[in-house]
Amino acid sequence: MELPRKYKAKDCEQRWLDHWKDTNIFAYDPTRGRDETFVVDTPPPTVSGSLHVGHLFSYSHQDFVVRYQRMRGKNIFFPIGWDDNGLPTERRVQNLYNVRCEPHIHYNPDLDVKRGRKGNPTPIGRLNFIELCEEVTKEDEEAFRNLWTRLGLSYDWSQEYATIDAHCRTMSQYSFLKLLEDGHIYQAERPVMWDIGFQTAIAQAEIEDKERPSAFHFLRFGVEDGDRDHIVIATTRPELLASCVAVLAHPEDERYKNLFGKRAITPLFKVPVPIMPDPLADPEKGTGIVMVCTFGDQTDVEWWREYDLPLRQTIGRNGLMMPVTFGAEGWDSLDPDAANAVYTQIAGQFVKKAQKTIIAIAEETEGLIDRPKEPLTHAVKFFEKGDLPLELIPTRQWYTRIMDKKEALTEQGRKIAWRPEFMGKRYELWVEGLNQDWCLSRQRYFGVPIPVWFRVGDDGRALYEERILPAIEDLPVDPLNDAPAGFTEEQRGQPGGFIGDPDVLDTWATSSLTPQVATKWFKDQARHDNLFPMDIRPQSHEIIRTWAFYTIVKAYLHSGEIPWRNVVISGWILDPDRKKMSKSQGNVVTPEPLLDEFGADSVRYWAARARLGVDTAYDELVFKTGKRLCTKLFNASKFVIGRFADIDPAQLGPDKIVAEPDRAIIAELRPLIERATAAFDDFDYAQALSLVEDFFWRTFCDNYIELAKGRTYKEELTEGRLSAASTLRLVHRVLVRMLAPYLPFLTEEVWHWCYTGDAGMHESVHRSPWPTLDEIAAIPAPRNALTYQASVGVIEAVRKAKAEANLSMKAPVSRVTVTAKADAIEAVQNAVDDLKEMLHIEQVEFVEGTPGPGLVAVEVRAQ
RNA sequence: AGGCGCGUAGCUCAGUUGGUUAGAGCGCAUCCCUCACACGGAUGAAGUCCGCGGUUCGAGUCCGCGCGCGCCUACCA
Repeated sequence: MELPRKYKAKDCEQRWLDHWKDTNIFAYDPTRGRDETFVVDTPPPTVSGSLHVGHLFSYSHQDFVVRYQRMRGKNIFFPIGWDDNGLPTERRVQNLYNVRCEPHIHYNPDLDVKRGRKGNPTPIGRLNFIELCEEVTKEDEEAFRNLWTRLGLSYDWSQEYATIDAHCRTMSQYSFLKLLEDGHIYQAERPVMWDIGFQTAIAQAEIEDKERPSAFHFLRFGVEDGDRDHIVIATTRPELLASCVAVLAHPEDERYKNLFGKRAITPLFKVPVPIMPDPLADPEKGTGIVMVCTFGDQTDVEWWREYDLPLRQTIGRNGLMMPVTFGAEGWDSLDPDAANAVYTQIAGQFVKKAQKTIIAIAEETEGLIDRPKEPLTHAVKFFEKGDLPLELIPTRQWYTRIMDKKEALTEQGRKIAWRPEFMGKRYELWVEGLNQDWCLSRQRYFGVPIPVWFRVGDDGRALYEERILPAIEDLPVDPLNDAPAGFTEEQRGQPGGFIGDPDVLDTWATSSLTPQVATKWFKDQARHDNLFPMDIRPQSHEIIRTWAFYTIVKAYLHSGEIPWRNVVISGWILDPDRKKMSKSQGNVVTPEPLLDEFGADSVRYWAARARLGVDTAYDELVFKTGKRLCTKLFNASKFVIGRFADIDPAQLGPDKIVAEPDRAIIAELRPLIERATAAFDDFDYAQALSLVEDFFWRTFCDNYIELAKGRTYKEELTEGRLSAASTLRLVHRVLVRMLAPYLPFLTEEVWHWCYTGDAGMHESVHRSPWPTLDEIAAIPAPRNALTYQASVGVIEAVRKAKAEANLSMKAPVSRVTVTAKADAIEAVQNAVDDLKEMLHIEQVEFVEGTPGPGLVAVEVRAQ
C-alpha cells in the first residue's frame, strides 16, 4: 500500500464527507428500541446571527458525545434545526433591503426590492416582508449547513428542520391550542414590558438589566389640609409626573404618618392624589415618600392593582408622550388650563426628551424643585436585543401561566442531571426569581402566527372573548391570511364577521418544542414515544433561562415529564483578554479561515480541550497543538502499519502477544480504556481526550514503539516479531478508535488504510466499537507488574546520560548498570533485549540494592 | 445585595474518591538531521498550588474566614 508522505487535512476532509453521506452511516434507525437509542435535542442556532468561533466550539462538544455513544453501539438520533423566526431575521431583512413592514399594505406578487439601496426605507406588505425573510433565511441556513458539515458534525441530515417551516408552525400552534384548551394559556389586557423601539411586548426572560446613569429630582408636591404646605418626593422619572396617581409612604414613617388619608397635589399638573401608607415604601429610599405612576416600574403596577388606582397612561407604544387633556374624565386637575399648558410642551415628545423638557419647566417654576438633583446609577431594564429602556404599557397579550408552577418547575429541574452540576443552580435561581407569567405574543411579523380568530360584533368591534380556533388538521394557519372555517375572506373585519389575531408567538414558544418538533409528536405518536424524553440537551449556559427553561415548561405542561435526562453545558469562547466575543466589540473570530488553516480535526481538538461548562479564552496555540497531534497520528500510523502490513493478518492476533514488554504495554492500556470510558460516560470528553492523547504520545509513540521497533525489523517471522507486530496493531487500532470522536477525518483515513475489514469492526471507524477491556481480556498480564515502569526508568536514565553528553540518541553505550530491588531487576530483565537494541547498549549489569528515589538507579558508561 | 464558579510554572490549563519527589502544551535554555515524524526527538531551568486558620499520620484536593477575578439572580421612587 502506498501511503501519502505528508498529512494534508484538506485532501481528505471532503472525501470522507462524501463517503459518510453516500454510506448514510449517521442515519437514525427507527426500528431499534429506546434502550439502545441515544437521543439528542440539539440547539438550533440562530441563522441570522453571524457565524462565530463559539459555534465551532459548542457544536463540537455535542459531536464528541454523540460519536462516542455511536461507537458504544447506540442508535443515534441526532437531528439539527435552524432557528430563523423572530426579530434578528426581521432586522437583517430591514437592513439588507432597506424596507419597512407595514401590515396594512396588500401583498404585491411582483414586488422587486434590491439589496443595499440607499434612502428612506420602502414600506412593503406583511406577506412580502415574510417572503424576504424566508429568502434571507434560506441563504443563512446554507452558510450554517456548510460550516456544520465542514466541522464533521455527525447529524442525521434527513431530520433537519427550521423553526419557521410548516412542520414547526404546526407543532407550535398545536402546542398553543392544547395549552389554551387545558387552561394554561390566557389572554389579558394589562401593563406589560414593552420595547418602544420594536414596539412589541417581551417576556421576562428577554429582559436584561443595564446600569445607567440617572438622577434623583426632588420635587415639591402640595398637600391638601395638611400641617405643612408641601412634601418633597424624589423621582428619577419626572416625565411621568402627569401619570402620578398616588403618593405612598411606609405606615410607620413618623415623617408622613399624619398625612395618610389626605391628598397630595402634583406640581405643574395640580392633580390631587391620595397619600397612603404601604409597607413596600422604603423609608431609606429618596425622601421616603414615593409617587405611584402608571407606570414607572413593576412596583407601581402592584400598587396600582392593590389600591385599584386609576390609569393615567402618558407613554405611548412608540415611546412618544400621548396626547392628554387635563380636565377631561379621569384627568382631574385643580387647574386644567395650567396643566394643559405644561403638558402641551411634552406631548408628542420622546420619553427621554420629555424628561428634559419637564425638568427645564420645573427649574423655571418657582418653589418646585426643593434641592439640586442627586446623580446616581441604577439598573434599568432593557430588551436584550434593544437599546431603549423598556416601558410598562397596558396592552392585550397572551400568557402562559407559570407563576403558579414555580415549585413544580423547580422540581422538574431537579430531576434532570445538569453537567456540570452547579449549572442546575442557575436554573433554580431563575425559576425562583420569576415574577410574571410568560408573555407569548409579539407584535411582529416573521414568526409563527397565533392561531386564533375573534368574532367581530355588530358594532364592528372585536369580541376578544369569542374566539374561533382552527381544527388541528388545518394547521398551520395564518389568521391574517386564512379565513376561519365557516367564514369567507369577505367577512374579515366586518360586523358579524371575524378578525385574525395580528400577533406572532414568541420565538421561544416554538424553540421550546425542539424535542417535540424532532419526534414529530402527535403526527407520529409511536415515534414520539420512542424518543421522548430525550437523553441529552447540549447547550451553553446563557440560554438556561430561555431555552432550557421554556423547554422544561412545555414538556411539563404537555406531558408532565422532563424533556431530557441530561443537560450538558458548554462554556463560552472568550477573546484572549477573557472578554465575551461580540460583534459590537469587534472581537469575534470567524470560523471558516480557521478550518482552512488548521483543518476541521485540529479545530475540533481545540474544542475538545475545554472542560464542560468552563469558559475558555481563545488561543490559537491550541489549534497548532491539535494540528501537531494530527501530524503525529498520521506519521505514527503510517509507521506502525508499515511494521506489520506485509504480514498475513492471520498470523497476528492477541494470542501472538507473548513477549513481556508487549504484555506490559497491554497492561498499561487497561486503565486507559477504563478511565477514558468512565470519563466519556460522564460526558467528560476533555478528560478522555487528555488521557488518550497522553497515552498515545508518551506511552505509545515515545516509548513503546521505540522499544518494540527492533523486533519488527527482524528478517524472519520470529515469535518476537509477530508479538511486536500484533501488539502494535492492537494498540494502534484501539487508539485510533479512541481518537475518532475528536478527529473524525484523520482517524477515518487511517482506519481505511488497514482496519475496515477486521472481524467485529465496521467499515467506518465511527461505527466500529469503542474499545473495551473484553478485547484484551485474553492477553495475559506480564509476569512482572513493574515491567513497563522499570523499563521506562532505564530508558529515561540512558537518554538523560546521552543528552548530558551531547550525544545522539543512537550513540552506543558500552555498559549500563541497573541498581534496583529484586522485583524491579526482574522487570528490567524481562525487557532487556528490547532495551539494549533501542538504546544501543552493549551490556547491562544488575546490582541488587536500594535504588534511592524511583524504581531503578541506572549508571551509564559511554563508549 | 444574594448565589455559583474560579485562583496551580512566564502564558493556557490538567490534576482520577486526601497518599511518595505537583503534571501537560506553548514559551525558554542546551543538545540530537536516530532508516514514522525537525510540523520531530532528548534533556533541563522554572511553582510559598491566592492568603490565614482548622480537620488529618498526611491537604493542591476536605472545612472555616479573608482577598482577587468572572458569571448568574435581584436592584428603575
